[in-house]
Amino acid sequence: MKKKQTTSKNGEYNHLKIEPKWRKIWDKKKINQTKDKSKSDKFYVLDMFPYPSGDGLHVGHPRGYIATDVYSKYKRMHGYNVLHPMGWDAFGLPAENYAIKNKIHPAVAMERNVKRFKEQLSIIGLGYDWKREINTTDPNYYKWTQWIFLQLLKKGLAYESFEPINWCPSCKTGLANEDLDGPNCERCGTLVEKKPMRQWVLKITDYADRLLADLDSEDYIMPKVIDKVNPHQPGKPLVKRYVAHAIVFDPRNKKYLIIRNKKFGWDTVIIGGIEAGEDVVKTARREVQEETGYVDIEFKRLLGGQTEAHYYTKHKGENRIAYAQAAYFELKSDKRAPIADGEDKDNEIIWVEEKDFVPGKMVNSELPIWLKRLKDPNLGWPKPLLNWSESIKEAQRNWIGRSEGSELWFNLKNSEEKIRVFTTRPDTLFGVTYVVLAPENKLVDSLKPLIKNWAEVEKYRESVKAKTEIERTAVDKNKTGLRLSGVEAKHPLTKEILPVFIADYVLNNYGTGAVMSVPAHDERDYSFAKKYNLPVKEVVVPYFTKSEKDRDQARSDKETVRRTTAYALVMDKKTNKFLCLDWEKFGWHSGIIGGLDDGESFQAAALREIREETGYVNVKYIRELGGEQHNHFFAAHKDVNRYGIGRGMLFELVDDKKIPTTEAETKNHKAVWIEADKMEGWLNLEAFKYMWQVYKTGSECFTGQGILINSGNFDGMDSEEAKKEITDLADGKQKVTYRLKDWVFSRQRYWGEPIPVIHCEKCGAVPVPEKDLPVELPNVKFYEPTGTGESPLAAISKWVNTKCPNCKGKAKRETNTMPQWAGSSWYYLRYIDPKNSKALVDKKKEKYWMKNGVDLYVGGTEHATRHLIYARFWHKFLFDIGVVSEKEPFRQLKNQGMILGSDSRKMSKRWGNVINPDEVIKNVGADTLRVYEMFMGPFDQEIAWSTDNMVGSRRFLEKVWKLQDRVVNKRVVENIEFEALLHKTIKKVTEDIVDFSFNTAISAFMILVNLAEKNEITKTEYETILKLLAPFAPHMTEEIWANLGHKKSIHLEKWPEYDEKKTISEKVVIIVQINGKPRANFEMPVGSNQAEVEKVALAREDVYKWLAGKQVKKKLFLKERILALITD
RNA sequence: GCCGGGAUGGCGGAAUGGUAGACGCAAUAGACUCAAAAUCUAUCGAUCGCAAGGUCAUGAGAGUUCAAGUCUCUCUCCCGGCACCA
Repeated sequence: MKKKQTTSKNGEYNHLKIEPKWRKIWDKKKINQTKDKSKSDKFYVLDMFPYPSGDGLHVGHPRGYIATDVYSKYKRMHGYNVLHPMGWDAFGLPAENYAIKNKIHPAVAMERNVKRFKEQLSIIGLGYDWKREINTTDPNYYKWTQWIFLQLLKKGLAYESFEPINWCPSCKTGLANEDLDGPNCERCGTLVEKKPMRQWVLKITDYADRLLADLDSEDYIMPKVIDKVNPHQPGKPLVKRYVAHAIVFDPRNKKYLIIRNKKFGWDTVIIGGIEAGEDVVKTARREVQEETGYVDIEFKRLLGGQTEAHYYTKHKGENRIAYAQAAYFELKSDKRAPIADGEDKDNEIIWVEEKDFVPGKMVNSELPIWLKRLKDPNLGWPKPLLNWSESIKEAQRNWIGRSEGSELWFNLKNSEEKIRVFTTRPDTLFGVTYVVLAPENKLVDSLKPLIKNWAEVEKYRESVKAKTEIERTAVDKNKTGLRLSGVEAKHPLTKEILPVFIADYVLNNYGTGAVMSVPAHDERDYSFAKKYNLPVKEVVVPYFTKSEKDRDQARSDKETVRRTTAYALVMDKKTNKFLCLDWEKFGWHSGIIGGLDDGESFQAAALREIREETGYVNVKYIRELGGEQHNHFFAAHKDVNRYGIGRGMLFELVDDKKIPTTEAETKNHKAVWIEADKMEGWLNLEAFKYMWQVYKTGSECFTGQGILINSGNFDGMDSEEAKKEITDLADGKQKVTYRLKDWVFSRQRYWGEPIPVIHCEKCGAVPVPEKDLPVELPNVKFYEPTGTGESPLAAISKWVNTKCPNCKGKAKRETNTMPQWAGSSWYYLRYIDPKNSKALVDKKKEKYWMKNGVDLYVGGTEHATRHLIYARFWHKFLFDIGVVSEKEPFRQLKNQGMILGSDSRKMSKRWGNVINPDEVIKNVGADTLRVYEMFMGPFDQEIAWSTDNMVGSRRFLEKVWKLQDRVVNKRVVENIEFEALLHKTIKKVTEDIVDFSFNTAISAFMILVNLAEKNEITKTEYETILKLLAPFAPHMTEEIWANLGHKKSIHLEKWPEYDEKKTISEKVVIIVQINGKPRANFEMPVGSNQAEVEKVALAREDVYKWLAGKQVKKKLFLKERILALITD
């Protein structure tokens, strides 16, 4: 695209002149430097800092940086003290590999790259505070990375391990699980090997539960309901208290529990001070009971905020503010305990409807706000602790992989050893038919004396070891295994003797490395059992109803009536149809269902019902199919919540022979044969569909929930309920297992932080004393990895050989270095206090800047299970040792979508589709680049670059530039239309920036400017537009701002406010819909009522012609929008 | 297989349940120009129609509603996470 010639009285829009000029002035005036302290609220905006690669930036990289820059400038214009820093994550393999190839020290290469990156970032006009620049390879920085490691070591969270780890033969280093892409090295794609070696490991698993739980935690520290206490009692001091409110709702009458004070005549919800050892819910519950006696209340959720304590203010002459949280309960029954003494003397307990919560009448004037919040979680309450996208949270949940289950023991025959197994399905214990150990399980070695086929075992173990990771995790699920002859396990409950196998489908590093196999209810066990001819014992039959949710719903509202019922499904194999009943009188259809007679079995009852209701006699029993079924008929038609606790019995039709049926049985229905997929709308649909499904697939392996059979005393019990009971009976314990593994923290490479440990022959691994930090990375001649499990540092004897800090004897330094993720796990803290040599971060500064964490963090999704997990782990650890004051580092996270090449492939040298921002900026200017990147599509979506499309953004800026010629001091004729649009635009742009919907913000600008260029525009209006646009196009707006005669930078101006009243135009378009179709539209004055609109509408030809000869049956009117007419 | 997110013109994409396609790009015609570029003015989902206007259209199918891209169910496909995880 060529440079355009756009001129105004202030000359052409020459970005080449304007942009560098203003950047220089901004630097000189230090407008981007952040003050450490300020009376204003802080706002911390952070980008994921880059690895400064040798290739420089392409246009995809700055997308997120531009967004944060827009956001920072926007926040600064709101008066916030904004921190928006940048730095370099400069340790890592590429620099090292480059060094090896070109014999240039990585530090030298990095310095060059950083310089280039910085230049590229600055010409985009990104307002970073470069005074706070950090670099992970700076010894003054990594001193603190090492310090954190020492603290982890002190707390036992860093340990040496000799377990086999992932080893990349190409990078010649050990890797953490997070560094893998499936079975391959995430960096170079090489297949990793398992290699036993000494390594440092961080115990991230200790934090697994908290890392998981806080993904779903809610944040109860609430923005305010009110800002200030009204000065009811001027001059009196402000008293603060923490109180709990209880909102009790009776869902049956849709009424709320209220206390009416007889003396003062005011109403209030129940309020009480929080006493020591109590939480909000506890206090609220206690107060409800004390003041009203209601005990059967169910806690639903917390609400909260800061409220004015009117009672105290009005009646006790105190200006009291209450930091309140409200617990919302629902009343389950009218059960009441006696009310505490005296509590009811002054008070009356009443139930009121929501409409009675009117400010003024109620003491709790903020209640309407709470109730609104109760219904709309988006209104802000309660907020998730982490305002992150669901997909990132889900990725972390998957990565952590928590599963709840039980640990059970299987005793062995002829041995004192026990096999410990982990299972998530203890309810299927009665279905265990064999036990399997992982081939590597150490128990196999202990059992050697017992094992008669040891030679074979060894052979099998060898063959498993020889298998590559690919073969073992291959999709083909052909299981192999070997029976340990001579080893037999005893079933903990039935005392049955069970065979024991080793098989490679059992992984040694998950759970206990051993499983109890339940072929009937686990697919892996099932295919293994089939292959080795092991018995399959069914112990759970499914519920008919689709989901647990359906069952609970059916159960919850009405008292449940239970009946024992048999369901019969009769298949005709020849026609693929099955037998149903057509109830002619009632107009509905059902399957064959019948209650059990005394002493009758399910099978017998089903057979009897088939015969009685349809007359068929020759049917063959196939199998049992199901369990409990909510009886829709009774629930829907008789208003009874009835359950058929039943079993489905599958039969096959042998022949058509029928006996006569009795009149009584069949007067209401007749037997019909129906195809399974034609059953829509039938009674018991789910049950019969399910039975049909099972029959069709012939599956014998059922992995869902259901009810227990063949399980001794547990028969008939819900499988979920049975989990705990069976675990208890089998003397097991409930246990939680994680997929997450401890973080392998050693790298056998040069370019990383040295691990600050000294190995002494006498004292073992000794931490380097904190005063000796940093342990600086020495210069080496050769950076090549050794491949021996030592890093190249091992060759520098001068550095390696040292004294033991403990005994002063001979000792050697640890030569492993830290992974690249170390420095980035805490960098956001260092920007706050980058030069501090005494502490990682000053306590006061941390408190100020990290209150509520980093307010906005922006980066790519690729860090979901790596950086973002590690940083959360370290932050929680730093919280535990008192270094930081909040439990999560990044409260709000936004992910930018990647910008692809114009060929929709990832931008890469390999495809030759890389667009360099420097070029773009030279051609069209940084402001155009910024506007285009924000306009091209939703921020979080992947999108292809298009230089053609960029023209639109440039044209838009030129239009804004040319508006300079249309500025008048005062318009002769008022232009209400334009004024309304301007206020709407302020509103829209403001909201869109907050939502990260930059594309629609720009679009709103374009609409406004398209209208402005057809009109005169006042100076004030123009200034408003410029201020709104300043975060997006900082250079151009600054230039025009100066042209308008301003001395102070536009970026230090106040953000424009909109007037809600002015966003409303005088006229609105009313749409007339006739039978749902829009048929006419016309303008009406704002505020027109239905009669006025109808009068105009019915007089119109285009409305009348659709109504001619018809009767208007129904009218609907939506004020200022729609008139809907429905004819017959 | 389990979980999360998607699917709208030629393209990027807009739409608190209320005129689907805002805004931008491309395209077509016209103005300006010797000409081109730039700029300006119009047109721009498909289809029937000279027109007025009608009909059909938001991955497919059903449902709820006066009204569905939006809500509910079923299905297809695409992207992402996990996966022999007991």
